[in-house]
Amino acid sequence: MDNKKLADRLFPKVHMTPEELEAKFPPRKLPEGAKVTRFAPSPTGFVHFGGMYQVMIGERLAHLSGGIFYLRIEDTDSKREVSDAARRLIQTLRDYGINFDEGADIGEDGTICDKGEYGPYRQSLRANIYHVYAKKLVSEGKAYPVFTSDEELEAVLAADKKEENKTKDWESEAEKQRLETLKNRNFTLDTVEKELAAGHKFVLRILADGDPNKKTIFDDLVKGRLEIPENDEDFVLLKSDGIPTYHFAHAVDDHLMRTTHVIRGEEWLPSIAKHIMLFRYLGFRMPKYIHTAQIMRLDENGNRKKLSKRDLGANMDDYDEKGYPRESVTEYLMTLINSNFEEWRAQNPSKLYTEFPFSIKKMSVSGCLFDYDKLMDVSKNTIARMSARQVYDRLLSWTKKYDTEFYILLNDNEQYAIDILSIGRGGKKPRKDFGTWSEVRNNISFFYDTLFTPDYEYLKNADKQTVLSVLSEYPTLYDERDDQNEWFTKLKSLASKLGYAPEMKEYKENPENFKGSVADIAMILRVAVTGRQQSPDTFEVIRIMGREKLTKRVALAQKSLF
RNA sequence: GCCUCCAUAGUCUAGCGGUUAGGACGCCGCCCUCUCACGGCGGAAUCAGGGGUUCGAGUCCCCUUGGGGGUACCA
Repeated sequence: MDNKKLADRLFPKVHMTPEELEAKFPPRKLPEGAKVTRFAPSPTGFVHFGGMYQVMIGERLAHLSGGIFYLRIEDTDSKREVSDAARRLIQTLRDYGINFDEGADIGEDGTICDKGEYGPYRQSLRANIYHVYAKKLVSEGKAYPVFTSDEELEAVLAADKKEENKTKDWESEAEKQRLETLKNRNFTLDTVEKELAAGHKFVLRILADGDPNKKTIFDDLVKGRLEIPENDEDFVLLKSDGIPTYHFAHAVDDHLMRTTHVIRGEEWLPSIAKHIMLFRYLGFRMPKYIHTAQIMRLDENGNRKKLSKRDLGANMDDYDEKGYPRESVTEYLMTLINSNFEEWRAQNPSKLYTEFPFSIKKMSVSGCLFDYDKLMDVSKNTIARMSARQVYDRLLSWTKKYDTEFYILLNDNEQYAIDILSIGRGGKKPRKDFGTWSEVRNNISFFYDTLFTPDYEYLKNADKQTVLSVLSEYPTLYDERDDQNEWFTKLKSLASKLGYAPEMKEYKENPENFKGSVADIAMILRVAVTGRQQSPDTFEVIRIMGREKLTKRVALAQKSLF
């Protein structure tokens, strides 16, 4: 068999040589140790939490080392492609502030374009490049065509469909046999000519020379040293439409784009033997690999399952709608990626996460469970670290999108809103009232008359005479010039006058001497003013509301008693 | 079935041959306190099981078990 001739027959239109491609995409001129990483999603949906996990790793690795982080769209499967998915993917990544140095991008006109010298960055646009290497492999006898008639092709596609329906059963020997017959290493140039002349399509398969009884050593940067059996499967390089499979595209692209570190999910681990073989056949040096553990969820039987598309928390676009600040999610991601991040964060509350000394060594080997409680905690801390101004701005843009009524209130009186959001903010131990923007409304609604839905149950159940006395006397007692101490002293004296203990200690020691304590008096005031039994410091609340609103609220409470 | 990865409390983890097994989230209690939040203190809860190796094992090796992933002309 003349492989050279076969290659020419199979790829008559390919005239470029691998050497020319090498010259066109030369090794990058980067400082020693600079890493080139990439995010390479297929445009079949939204950015997944697990994908984002990989994005963060790739981005940090590249930019911490002075390297390049690029975006490649792996659109080799037209059947599964979702229209507009690529654009939305890019937009989501932008929303999260992820900075790509090169790769697919959204242009001025809203369509996808390429940015950078190592493109095209969409695999569907790289067919001619793959074919150069396909031809080379054929001419060296390392790959061969397998022709399928239309009927056979149909059978294959039907089998595919069956698999999609999850009736996959690999114990079926017949199924295996059927696939076996589809590949045929023994053929002549004549038969190839005949098939081509008949217009039959072919897939290009690799001619595997591996022995599965032998093991290859593979060093993964997080998983460590692995032993995997050599590949003996003549896997498909080029599908019948001439588009490469993942394996082939991976080898060609990551070589030509000069990727130094491949970060991908551990579902690729079993394919490593294939990739080792491919890189060897092609004469490429292998990049380093980081196979990341998957993010899991619990199924109804209590088993862990990969967090998949439909699961809560999977879609990176959903967090905004739920009100999580984007940086809360990235912070949470960082805590999952490097376990010492939290400690660092505690010591460096005002630094950007990009200043964190991220390390591959600190990455987890096993898959973790997505934990909403933890995300909420991280988010509360994240918001607590913001200034009132920041919180206001962020809240404003969030409500503009999701809660117009609240937005108008916030927007109408900016200073009032900032004053409210300033309560307990700043200092060493800030309040952690909200983890999401969506919680804010309910939390501070009592400050706004139109949102005020008081619950006076407490007042109705308390000693009526006391309540009336507090409500009628307090407004005359109040002086906006008082500081917190003076304010509280006045409250204590009122308590005392009404037969309530001014000091908690006093009350606790001799409860029988009093009708109650200053706490009861304070609660009456709180409920009257806020319409609820739980609120931030009443002094602060009244100070921000001002005398006018105080008077109104007290009057409203009084009215409710009759 | 075969291949492969993983295994410290409910969750995320520290540990890298000698530790009272450390921290965070969640949970419970107490304190602080005008309530809540914050904070402080304390508590319940962990080395999957079994064999080795070693003076000594959470840590190294093997087996078992459990769980994940893969086994496509999908990525």
